Amino acid sequence: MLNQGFLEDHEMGLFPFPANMISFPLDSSSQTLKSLSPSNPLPQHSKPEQDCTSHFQASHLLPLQTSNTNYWAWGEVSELISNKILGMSRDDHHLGVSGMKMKKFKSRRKVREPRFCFKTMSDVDVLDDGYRWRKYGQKVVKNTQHPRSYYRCTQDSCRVKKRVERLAEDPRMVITTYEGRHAHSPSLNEEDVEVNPSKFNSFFWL
DNA sequence: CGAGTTTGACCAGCGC
DNA sequence: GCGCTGGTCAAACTCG
Repeated sequence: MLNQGFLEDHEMGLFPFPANMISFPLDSSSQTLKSLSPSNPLPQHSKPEQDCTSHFQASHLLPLQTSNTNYWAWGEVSELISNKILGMSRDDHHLGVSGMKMKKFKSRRKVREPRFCFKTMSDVDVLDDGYRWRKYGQKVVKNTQHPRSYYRCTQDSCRVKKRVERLAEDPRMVITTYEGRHAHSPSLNEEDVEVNPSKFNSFFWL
């Protein structure tokens, strides 16, 4: 597995970030990934609006300086979308938690948490990002031979989810999509820190 | 026995 | 309205 670190953004919160990751934007209209590769990175000073749909905010652009290349990453401002386009509030979403089942399902896809995705070359599907995840579903998506797995953070009151799938064109690449923000610290236990201190050090890697 | 995984069913959204 | 698809649920199952 590749090395990984964490980036912290005032909007996105803390999220894992492989040191040599390749970042690329989410196309919020089709919910698919736009193609972007190391050989075809975004222009250094391009704004998200120029390359993606207007649902992205410039404030979510996170420059990542690697040894010789600049890559960019940003998340989808789903709450903004829901407020401006769908006219739904944060409270509308939370109604689903205790409300009728129909209401819960209705809110399921209308309002999304902030999302962030990246792809890594890895043999294992699930990257060790310091958090504990519980798998709650698996689905074979159209035009891919590899199933997509759905995970939820095991921490109580934490609603962060992630999807893991392999790239159809290159099965060596794992696409991980995080949805939401962790309301807690990574659940690394003392043993982990002792055995693998580098993992803990990378927590503040930037 | 508890925590996590598997898997078929169900539901909402979307395109036609 | 209908069918397809993605996302989620939850019962059954597995594993430590």
